[in-house]
Amino acid sequence: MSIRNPKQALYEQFAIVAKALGHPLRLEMIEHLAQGARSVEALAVKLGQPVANISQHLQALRRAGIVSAERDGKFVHYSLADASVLSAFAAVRGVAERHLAEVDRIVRGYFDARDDMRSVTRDELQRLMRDGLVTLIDVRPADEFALGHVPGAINVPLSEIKAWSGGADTGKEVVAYCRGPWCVMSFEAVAALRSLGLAARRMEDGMPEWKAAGLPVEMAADGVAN
Amino acid sequence: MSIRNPKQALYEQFAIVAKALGHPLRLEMIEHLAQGARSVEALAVKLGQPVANISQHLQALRRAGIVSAERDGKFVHYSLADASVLSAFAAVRGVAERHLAEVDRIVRGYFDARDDMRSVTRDELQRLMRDGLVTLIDVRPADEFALGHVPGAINVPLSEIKAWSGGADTGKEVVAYCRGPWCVMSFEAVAALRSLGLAARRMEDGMPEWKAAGLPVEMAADGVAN
DNA sequence: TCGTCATTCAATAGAATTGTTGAATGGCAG
DNA sequence: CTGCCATTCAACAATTCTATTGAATGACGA
Repeated sequence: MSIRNPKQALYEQFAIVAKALGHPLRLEMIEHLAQGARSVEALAVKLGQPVANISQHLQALRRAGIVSAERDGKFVHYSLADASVLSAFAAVRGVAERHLAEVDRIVRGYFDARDDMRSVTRDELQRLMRDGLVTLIDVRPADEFALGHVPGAINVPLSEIKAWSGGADTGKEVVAYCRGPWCVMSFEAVAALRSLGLAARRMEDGMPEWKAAGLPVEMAADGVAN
Repeated sequence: MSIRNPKQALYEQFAIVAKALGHPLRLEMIEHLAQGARSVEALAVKLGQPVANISQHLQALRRAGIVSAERDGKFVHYSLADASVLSAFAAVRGVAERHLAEVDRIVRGYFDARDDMRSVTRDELQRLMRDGLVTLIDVRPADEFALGHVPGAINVPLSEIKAWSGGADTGKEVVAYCRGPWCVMSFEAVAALRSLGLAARRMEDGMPEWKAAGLPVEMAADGVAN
């Protein structure tokens, strides 16, 4: 607890940030906040957690400088402090991908073989879209889609995949994306589409990465979802 | 604990990595391992910690895929798993720098005013070195210097700064670097040199960042320090 | 001013992490 | 085989983290 040694003091500060990232629920909260600002309750509903619990974790993230809060009437909207948070998340993910056999096992176990899941990069997607070779679907819930999506993408939430696929252009490959590189929804969407006989792949990244790369973002008429 | 939900399972894996980074001592261990491989005892001595404690933390880092171990006789040499660990560390540091007022306070409080400490970038240093305008000193202990240093740098451990400054070329500015961007030794070296009347600045990064950037590294004749 | 509602705080029990101690393991030298 | 040494493991108390509960805060609308 002695703060006399500046070296130690600095490491303690860095550790505060890392520790705040060191909880599954908080990571999930970050991924949701990366889609756009959210009130405490909205987040709680999304994650299926008690409000008090979410509030507490939000405080922890705030103390670590990971999220920032903005009061709006009786709501408090939380959002990521800035893009450096996303790169920290990505870097942590990178270490896990590279060195934790468990990550690989989970992916292989739940999402068919990895080879079949070869994903499309952002650059590749832009080329395919320009040439009109693919149908791009955003499988996130409608409210997240409204807050910003890849230009030209159609919003097809996971639950509507089957219904939508009936009217899909079978001549084009379908590319699906959602919240991030490991967001489960796009894996499931691709699996579902394939079982329905359509050619489908994931986009490697999700909306937050797309936005962070400075690529254009299309928004729904209405601005803010609660 | 239920591993049924793949989404949760993935977040848990990512959290393992972040949690492992969430301890000041482990961060310090990482910074030391970034200088080169070390045995358990060597690390323990460097950090002034009991061997068992270091061993335990090394296990934690190993479980998170952050360090890798290699047995050599009765020694076990630990080193960083790969460069992705350094970028994760850097990203966490970035969040802390940007958003934790405490970090700024520590730096200002202990290392004079920030403006006086304006540091030299790697690119700028290379230019200055090419033109012979600066004297570059590596203020790390000799064993770390031996494992790799910036070409042209002179090894002047912190304790020898004063003695060395006596014979220094007063016509050139001195640039000091050590283990990383916030490594305290180079701050102290610069402060000491200035109080002795020499012009001095820090290099922004340390040896690990220099190496990770793919820049040339000079090594001492002897290879491995224990 | 009063009630309502979103959010935060405080308090609790249960779980996980930390540092320390001393014993166990596994390779080396004689 | 035996003793030695680097490292790891096991077990403990102390601390910290977690989720839950219910009460407190602070802003809005009547």
